[in-house]
Amino acid sequence: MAEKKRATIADVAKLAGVSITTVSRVMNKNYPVKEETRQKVEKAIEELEFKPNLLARGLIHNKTQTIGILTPSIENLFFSQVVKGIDSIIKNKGYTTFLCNTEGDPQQEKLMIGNMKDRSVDGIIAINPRTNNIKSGYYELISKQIPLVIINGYNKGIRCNYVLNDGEVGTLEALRYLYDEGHRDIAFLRGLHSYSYDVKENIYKEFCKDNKIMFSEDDVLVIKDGNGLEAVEQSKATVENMLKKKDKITAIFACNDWMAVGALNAAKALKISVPDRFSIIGFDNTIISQITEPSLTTVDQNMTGLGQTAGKRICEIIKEKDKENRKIIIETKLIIRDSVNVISE
Amino acid sequence: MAEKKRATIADVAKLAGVSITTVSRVMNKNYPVKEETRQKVEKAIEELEFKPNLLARGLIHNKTQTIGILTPSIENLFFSQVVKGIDSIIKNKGYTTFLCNTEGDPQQEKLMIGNMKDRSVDGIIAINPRTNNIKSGYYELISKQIPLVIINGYNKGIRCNYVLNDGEVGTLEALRYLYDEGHRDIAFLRGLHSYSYDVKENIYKEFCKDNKIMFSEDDVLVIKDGNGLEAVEQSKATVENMLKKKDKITAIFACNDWMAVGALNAAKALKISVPDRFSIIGFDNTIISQITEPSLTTVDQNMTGLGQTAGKRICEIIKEKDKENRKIIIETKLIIRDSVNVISE
DNA sequence: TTGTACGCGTTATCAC
DNA sequence: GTGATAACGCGTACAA
Repeated sequence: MAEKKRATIADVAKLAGVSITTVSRVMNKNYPVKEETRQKVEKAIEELEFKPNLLARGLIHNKTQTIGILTPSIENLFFSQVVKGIDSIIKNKGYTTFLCNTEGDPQQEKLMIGNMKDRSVDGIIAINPRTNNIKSGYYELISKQIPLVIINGYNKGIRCNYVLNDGEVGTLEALRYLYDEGHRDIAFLRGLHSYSYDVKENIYKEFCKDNKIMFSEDDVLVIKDGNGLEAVEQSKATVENMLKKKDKITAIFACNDWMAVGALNAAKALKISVPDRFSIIGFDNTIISQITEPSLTTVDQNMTGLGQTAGKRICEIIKEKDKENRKIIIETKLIIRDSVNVISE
Repeated sequence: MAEKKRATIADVAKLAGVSITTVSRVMNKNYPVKEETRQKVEKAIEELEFKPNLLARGLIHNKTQTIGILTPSIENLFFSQVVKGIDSIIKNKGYTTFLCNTEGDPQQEKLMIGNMKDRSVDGIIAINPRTNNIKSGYYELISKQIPLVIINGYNKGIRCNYVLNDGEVGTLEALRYLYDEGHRDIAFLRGLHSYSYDVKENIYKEFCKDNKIMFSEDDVLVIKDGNGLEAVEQSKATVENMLKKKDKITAIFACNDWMAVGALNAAKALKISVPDRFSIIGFDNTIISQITEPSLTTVDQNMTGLGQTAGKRICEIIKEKDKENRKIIIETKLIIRDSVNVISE
């Protein structure tokens, strides 16, 4: 019940019989202090359990030892993994993370970034931000005000720091794998708004043309929320609908593992055997892909690496080691499991 | 490149030709201001895109409109769901959330709470904190310094605000279900350190005694990290090991869905059919339980409700509407799916 | 209705 | 080596 008030630097100074300046010096070790006084001060600090008020510090330096992370969904294991990667790097550098959920809403995204700026975070990492906010120049503007790294978002001509998985190569490799196994009627499943979906769709269309695969616009299936848990339900409905109409489709490429799960559930609901009659390939290689039955063939995008790289990068930018913007690409890797079958003509 | 500095209240005052006090009054609407001056000030605010510095404000009030959330893992869909529930409530009240990951480490837990206090958060919600930190009185102490709500943690005699799922009833219902289906040899799978595991284990042991079920200590399987993704691997290894040794076990109760998945994988690895020869029951009702094959029978603990309730509670405490500590229990519900089979004698 | 001046807890600058 | 004192940006008694 004592409800002790938190000690301030002044309390410490009084107890130690020195000035607050000296206390500050002992704490920050930035100026020489006589060993004897140092001891006195340290004792007082310990006794009062003094911890400096970060707000007051922040007010002076405009630094708070905090990094803000923006994610469209914490329900997607992809993001958890990326965040874990970021954390692992910046924790060691004395930063704390400040995680914000946007639900993939572009307005929320801006609002949250405002919140972060208000709280004087030292830097921001935005994971899979909305394409429009990049294109419109919004992020470029922010980037000039505060250190910023964008993970899995990009737009030509927009000057920002990017860390991206190699969605082009990953998608291509997956499609080629399907092709080599004999598939010629491949559908494509994506969410509405994200750079990474756009990249994949472009590759898909190019691939079809290059390989003289016939495809119509309704082979591109689009669900509203790609990142959250809703993706499963929405994908199921969409794919089920497609499977009923177009029975010549033999395979589907889904832009993430949740969507792939939805596709799998659709097939199951229609008693279409996977992979015997319908092949599915996912993206991300979250643990989900190992759990389904059959387990999902998918593209590993090294989520931890993505996070770690972004973590390192933001620290560099904060320390101004590197004022240039950079675009760092992380390699992907096809993980072959059981959801794709050979087609014999 | 203009790198405009953020406007301060003084800039606004100057531009509007008034004192900073007046600007402050316009912003906070706490004192009457002549309509005409108000207009001038509002115009200036808009023009300079002025937003008050929350650090400065926080320094005065010791309030930052921020709520800290502590979670042992963001990889577990259970926590994502709870956090979403919290968010949905407190966003509307003008708070921002500050999510911290402890990896279930008791030291990290304290460290993170320190971080939050340093940043003058207005309140803290701790999800599934380590039992020892509650028992030791640590959380009771924190609770005196700062508004605190504990989700799924509890200890007799420790005065805190709690929001709990009814683990007793949920576990009992699940065990009774297994019993009614004919199971008499039931193993129990838990993680090492958490109140919710302790509750369930107690119920399990009581249940066995009450129903004259023989059980030995090695029917209680314990893995190290219950909350993270590692739980899947660890559970698989542990359960596989058990299944090899004790073939009379016909069912297992797992303390969360990830562990249940691990148990499922173990059975698959040994080509033991689920549920024909081995039944599994999980806990949480995360989406995972719908995805596995067979889908998991599990206990829904209303994760969103848990989060929402905690969100409301923390707001009440902050506003000091209610100085009494309370313990709020959220109901659970058995969800019957396909991972449990009837045993015929 | 408006303005002055001080305080919040720290760090940095300049004296001593 | 050490200590006053002015910042940082805002809110608020108090005075006018």
